[in-house]
This record gives sequence, structure tokens and C-alpha cells, in this order.
Amino acid sequence: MDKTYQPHAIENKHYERWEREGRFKPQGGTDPFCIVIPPPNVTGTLHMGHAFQDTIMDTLIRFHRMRGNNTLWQHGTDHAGIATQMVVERQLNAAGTSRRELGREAFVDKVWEWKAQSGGRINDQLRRMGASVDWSRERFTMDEGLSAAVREVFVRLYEEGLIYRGKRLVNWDPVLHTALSDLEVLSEDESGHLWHFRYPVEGTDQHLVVATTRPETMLGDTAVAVHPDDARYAALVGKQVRLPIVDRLIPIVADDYVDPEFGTGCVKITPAHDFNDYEIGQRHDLPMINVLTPDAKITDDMPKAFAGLDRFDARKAIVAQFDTLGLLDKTEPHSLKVPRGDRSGAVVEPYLTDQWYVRIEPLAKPAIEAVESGRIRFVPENWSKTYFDWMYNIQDWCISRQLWWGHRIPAWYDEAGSVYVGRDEQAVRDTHGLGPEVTLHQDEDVLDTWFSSALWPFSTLGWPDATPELKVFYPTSVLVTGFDIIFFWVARMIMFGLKFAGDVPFREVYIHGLIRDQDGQKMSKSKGNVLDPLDLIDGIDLQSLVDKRTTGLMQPHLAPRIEKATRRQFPEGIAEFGTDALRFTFASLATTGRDIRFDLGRIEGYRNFCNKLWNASRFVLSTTEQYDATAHCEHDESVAGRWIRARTHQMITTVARQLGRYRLDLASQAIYEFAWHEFCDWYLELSKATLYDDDASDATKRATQRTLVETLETLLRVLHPFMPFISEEIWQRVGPRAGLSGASICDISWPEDGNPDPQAEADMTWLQALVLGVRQIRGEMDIAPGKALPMLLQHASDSDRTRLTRYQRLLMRMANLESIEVLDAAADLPPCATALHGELKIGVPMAGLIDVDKEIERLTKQLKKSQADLAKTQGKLTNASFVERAPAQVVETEKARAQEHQQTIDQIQSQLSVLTELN
RNA sequence: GGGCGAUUAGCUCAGGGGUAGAGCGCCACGUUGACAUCGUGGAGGUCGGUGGUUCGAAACCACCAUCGCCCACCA
Repeated sequence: MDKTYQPHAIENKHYERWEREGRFKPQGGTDPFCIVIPPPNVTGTLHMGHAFQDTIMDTLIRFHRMRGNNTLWQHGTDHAGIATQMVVERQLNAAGTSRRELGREAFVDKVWEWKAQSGGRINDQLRRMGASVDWSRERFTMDEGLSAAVREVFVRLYEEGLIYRGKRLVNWDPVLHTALSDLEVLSEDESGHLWHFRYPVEGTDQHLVVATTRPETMLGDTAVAVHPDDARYAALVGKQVRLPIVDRLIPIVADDYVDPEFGTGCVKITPAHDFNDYEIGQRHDLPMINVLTPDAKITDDMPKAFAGLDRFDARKAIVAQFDTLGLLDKTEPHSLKVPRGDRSGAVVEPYLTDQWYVRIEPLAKPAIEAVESGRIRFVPENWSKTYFDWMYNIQDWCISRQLWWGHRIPAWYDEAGSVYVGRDEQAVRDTHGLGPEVTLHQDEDVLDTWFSSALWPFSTLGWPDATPELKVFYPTSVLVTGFDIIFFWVARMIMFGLKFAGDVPFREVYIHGLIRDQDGQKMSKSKGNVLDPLDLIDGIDLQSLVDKRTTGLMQPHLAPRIEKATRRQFPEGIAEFGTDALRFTFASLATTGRDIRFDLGRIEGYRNFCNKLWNASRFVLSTTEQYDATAHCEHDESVAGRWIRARTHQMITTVARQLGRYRLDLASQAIYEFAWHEFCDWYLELSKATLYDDDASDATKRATQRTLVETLETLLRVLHPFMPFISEEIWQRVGPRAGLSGASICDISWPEDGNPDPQAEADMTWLQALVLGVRQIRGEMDIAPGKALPMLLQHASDSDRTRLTRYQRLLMRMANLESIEVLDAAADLPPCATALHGELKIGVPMAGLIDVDKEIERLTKQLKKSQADLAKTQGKLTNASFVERAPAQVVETEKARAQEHQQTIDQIQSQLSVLTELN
């Protein structure tokens, strides 16, 4: 083995072999465990969020596989309608052509090409992460099977009246030319203006002043509304105003929606371009006048001065016109929510179009009930509140998109415009008796990407066929995902799963946080703060990192700033940390629900941890070369052996328990603590006392070797779900030495729990206390570690004496002692530096070693601490109500504590007086 | 406007009614035969603020402050 851990030397070969040997397939058995992967965009690349999520899932999957569950990690990718279409369109534009020039069929071919070309990338990156998905079952949302499931669901919903088509106001993206669901619209505060326009009241010389943020829509106004109780305008309700510019008479209506306090208390009503106005229009039976083209330009039906103008130019022109007419009352600055498409960033228009909708309420009801009843559990629990809030107020889902890439809506129209929904054209013809003479054309629209995603847990398992996989693995065990897609995806899977697969899609939903940069900022290309998981694994030099972050920016002028920040933060570039260190970092940061600041210090620490494991293994392997697991070997009954076994079992139990509650941070912490601070710091050192002892019997040595090998082998198993590569690499060597056959650690099951060993643990605590006492003196007195010291003990109890006889050799080695001498209580201790363990006094003679002043200083510090502790304790004990009301046991503990502190103080004081006399 | 979360050591974060924890960083000493990606020792916090509940609060409750996120139609 190399002297230093080299991740690149070990990682890839193991993955290749695991995959080749089919180790990620369900292994059978009665107890299924299944996770469906949140399907990444098929043409996307792995980012930190994926890497984090995949680490969590892979850890859970590997853990359950080792525990003997029939384990499936269902993999697949998503066609990501808008996102993918946009990427390909951009490529076409760069090549000087366009989607429209190509035409639908050729364009879709292009997208398939792009998918073929780039679709493997995300999978290769998953492999680098060590993700043990079942590659043989990989699916794609546009596969024939999944597409059939989509059509099936659509048709069934339609037949039940849960899908309908209608002309309504939708969120229209004038850049992408498609409808969007409410979820795809993000509203942000932006500063704008509130314009006050005067509308002349017909038949009077009065004006009504309306306030608006959207002057250009006045062309489509069909009413002015006031509050019914607003005394100012009560007399005018029922009259009409003459709409300026277009010279149209529109009514003044009264509606509760109007807030009399806001603006002037008069609202212009444009039912075709505002969601609220739409509803008011419905209530008052107002006409709807569309004034915008799909590009959000003013239509040709409008007055010539404005026709063809972009909406923002039209806005200026309208305001100017009002000004000219003397009808602009005033202009105020105003901050408002501007709705923008989440993909295009374009300001979205409420726009009147024909779209397909899912009637969602009947689906939502059982989905709410499923979470309320606990059939689905959110982890952490508080996310269920977010879920409920949304579900209780859920709106019908607009599922049609005016895109070309996606599942085409299975609806056909005849020449008269009648619509027929069916699984395919032939089915439609058969069902409705439409002969070949009837021309049918299929709906041009495709479905929202999330429609197919909503079927993912059952469509990937073969639905609508009653496949064995569906029977075994549905409902799946847990969904691991981010809070940002609870509405987009989680809620819809629950609704559709209950409706079509007959049960909840998963039992638990584990919601993890977002990976942010070291300053808590969201990682984004435009901020130039993105970390690529693969760069953390393989390392990257500074120049390449800078190049990566500054090329292809939407706002190239930010490049210098990004470069500067990058050079400052990574002056040496990024070192190679390896997949295992990255995974362990993610695991250790995976506290429930909280966002994560990714800290390079952490990953470096866990890389070092890998190195520690590596070298501990080198030690174990080199000291057990003669060990033969197949030969008869005594069980190791030494205190060190018993202790490390008990600690091992404790650790196994903790890790399993914490994984069971998705606390990967606590699980990984337990492993780290055990491996480094118990196994390496103590056990390996203790084992040397036996292994390097010429007087130790071969049997004793063999027993120690056995413990070394078995403990390490067990540790590797527990480590494997977190660090699959290094655990496999080392296991290849250690497994056989432990007498285990099997080609891979993947063949080995999760280790059994064991029993605690209070006696061995108590003895070890004693031993450690004595060692630490001497080390502390050594450390604070600056005595070289190599210098062997004499040790004096006083006030030794019988049990101290027994332990001393038993563990003398260990003690001498661990504390590097040259001698141990037990003095009578009455004996005079020579000038010493001292430490205490209960009543037992540990002394290191000062002659030539220890500075009296320094020791006085050291003891004084300890004295102060003990005195402070005593004061605190006594404060409690002198408080009558504490003694009276606190549980007896607590009072007893406190009393004992006071006594101990007093004892310590007495001893230190007497020692101090001895030392002071010396001076 | 509603909701959720955060505030603990210099940094990143655990914890949780009974004497404050980890990793990293820092200081000192050290190349002892697994490991300097290391070892040993040490320093460092009145747990955001104010009240309340309690024998006891960093933890529970209320309010406040700061930061973050989500939802919502105020023109």
C-alpha cells in the first residue's frame, strides 16, 4: 500500500467492477427497500445539490442492501421540457438557424440528437459519485413505456372529467410563447410607478381617477370598479365613463374586491389582462377585450398610434397620450410584484388562451389525508405544514405547454373542431366511429414536464402493467428531495400515486437543505461561485477554475470580479479530495432540513480522515501478516480487546439508529469519533504494548491480531455506505485476512450488534485517566514525549492496586513511564508535579524536569477551576428549595460532586503548600 | 399580510431542563518503528436580547432584534 491515501488510484476500478458484476440489482428477499431517484435533466450535469442528494440516497441504499433488504435504487432521467428545448434552441440560434425554420419534426429530432450526445454525461458523473443505482432499470420520461403511462393517465383523467380544456387567463410567457403553471412564475419586488388617470364620467363634467401600474392595458378596460360602501362614488355606480383614447363607454360597477383605502378607491378593470379583473369581469358579466399579441405587443385592432408597439413602449405612449389629453392626474413611484417566467426571466402576461387543466381538488383531498393520517411522513415533520398550506389552497393545474419537446397531448380534433381524447389516433377513431374520411389532427401542445414526473414512482416500475416490480417495490420506502420541489413534484406524485397506483408513492419524504457557498450564497453561474463536485473529487488548478467560472457568462462584465474572488478564495486551486471525502463531508453536513454552507475546511478534514484510515489499515495489515484466521485462535480477553469490541458495537448501534432517522451527520460523526479517537488513538497504541512486547506469548499476540483485524474489518463495513471506495479497497486486503471469502465488501452484511462491557469500559476509563494525567503534566511542563518518566502513586485504593497490577505494562507504554511506584498514604511524596484521579494522586518527581513556579501556576489554575465548580455546586445545595424540590437523585449527585471538589481542592492546596516551601 | 427557519468557540455546525460539544483554525512541544493529510498538551463561549415558567433555562413559553426562505390578487 502507498504510504499516503491516493483517491484516484482506487476509486474508478471498483465502480466498474461493481457495475459489471451486477451488484446494484435487487438481491431478492422478503423485505423490500426502494428509492426512486429524482430524475435529473437528461442533458444536464451534476451539481452540488445532486451530489449531496445522491450521497444521501446511496448511503441509505447501501446500508439497506447490507442489512439484507431487497434493495432497488430506481434510476432514470427527465426530458425537462422547457429547459432542454431552450438549450437546443440556443444552439440553433448560435448556428444561425431557429426552431421555427427547422419545423417541429426536425427540431424534435435535433433534441433527440442532443440527448444522445450529452445524455451519458450525468450518468458518468453519478458513477463517479459511487451511486449504486440499478443501471439495468434505467428509464427516461420520454421512453415508450413511460409515455404510454402518461397517455393512460391523461385519458383516464379525461374520461373521469378531471381533465378539461378551456379558454381562460393563463400565465403567458411572451418570450417562450407558452403557458406556464402558477409554480413556474416567480414574483419579485421591483420598482415601478403608479399612474393616476382621469376617466370622464359620461353625461357629467366629473372625472373618476383610477390608479394603475399597467397603463397599456387600459385599451382593454371594460369597467371601472369602486367599493359598494364607498360613499364618495355611491352616486356614480351604474353610470358610465368614456374611456379615453379608445372612446368607448364602460360601466362603473361596485365590487367588494376594491380596497377604498388604496389609491383613489377606483380600479380600472381589464378582464383579459389581469387575474383579479378577470374574476370581477365574471361577476359583472363584462366583455373581455384582448389587446396583446402572443409577443406581448399591442394588437392591430387597437388604435393605430399604439398597434404593434411592445407593451413597455405602449406604456410610455399611453401615459404620454393621457398627459397630452390633460388626463394624467399624477405619477407616483410604486414598488410592485412583477411576475417573471422561471426559465426565460420574461415578464409573464395574464393571457386569454385555450389550455388543458387538471381539476385538482378531487385529487388533492386523498393526498392531504395521506399525510394527515401519517401514511406519508415528512422528515423533518414541519415540512408537512408547507405541504398542507399549499394543498388546502390548490388551484387547477394548467398542464398544456406550447412547446415541441415533450409528451404530445393525446387529443385529436376533427375539421369542425370537436375534440377526441384517446390513447392514440386509432383508438379515437374506433371509439368514436370516425372513418378514414374524417381528417383528424392531434393537439399541437405538449404536457408540462411535471406531468410525467408525477407518475415517476409507478411508471418506472412498469405501470400500467401489473409488473412484479410494481408489486414488490411500490409504495417505495423514502423519497429524498429538496424543499423547492415539494409543490412541483412531491405533492403531485402523492396525488397521482394514490389515484392510479392505489397507494401512496412513498412512506417517507426526507427533505434536505440546499448547498450554498461558504458565504451562504446560493451557487449560481452568474455569481461565479459554483463548485463542481468533480473538481472537489479530482482537484483543479486555479487557472482552469477561473476559466470555468468566467466563460459563458450571461453578463460577461462580471468576469473580472468573479476572477478576483476566485483567486482570493482558492489561491492554490482546489486539491484532489476524492469521492469518499466529498461524500463523507456531505453526510456530516446533512442535518435535517437545514441549508448547508459548503466549507472546504471540512472536506479537507475528511480527506485527512481517509488518510488516517488508510494508514491505520497499513498498520493492521503489517502487524498481522502472520495471522491466520483459519487457525484456531483464542478470543481476545484482554481489557483493550474487550473495550474496543464494546466500543465497536456501541458505534454500530449508533450508526444504524441514526441512519434510521436520517441523521447522517450523527451517524458519520459516530464513525469518525470511533475510528480516529478510539480505534486509532487508543486501541492501536494499546495493541503495540502487546505486539512489540517480547515477553508476550504467541497466543496473546494472536488474540490481539485477531482483534485488530476484526475491528478494522467491522469498521470498514460500517463505513462502506458512506465511503464505498476506500472501504472496498482496504477490505480487499483485510477481508481475507479476517477469514472472509467474497469478492467484494458488497457481499458482506452489516455487522451484528453486540453487548456492552461495563467492566472493561470502567477499567479503560481508569487507565485513560492515569495516562492523561501524566500527559498533561508532560505537555504543560514541556517535557519531551520521548523522555520516559517515573510515576508515583499515592492513596491507591484496592481496586487501583488491582488495576495497576493488571495494566502496568499498558500504562507504562501509553504514558511512556520508566517506573511506577505506589507509596503509602503516610509516606512523604518527594517534590512532584501532580495530577488527581478521584482520591488517587499521581506524581511525577520534579528533579531536573519540572519548574516549581510553573507547577505552582498550573496547580493554581486547577485550584481556581475546582473552587469555581465547588461554589456553583454549593450554591445549589444551600438553596433550600433546590434540596426540597429537586429529585433526590439530583441532590445526591450534587452532594457527591461537592465532596469531590472539596477533596480536590484540599489536595491541590496541600500540594501547593509543599511547593511553596520549596521555593 | 401570512407561514417557516436561523442566531451556541475566530470559522462551519451538532446538542438540548441538572457543571457547554465536534471539526477546522490558533498557541506550545514533538520527526517514538501506521499516519506531519500526523502525535501530545493548551487557549478560546455569561449559547442574539428582554421578560416569564421552574428548585434549576443555553434548552420550554411570550415578546423583541437581526438574517434567510416560502406563500399571497391590493390596482
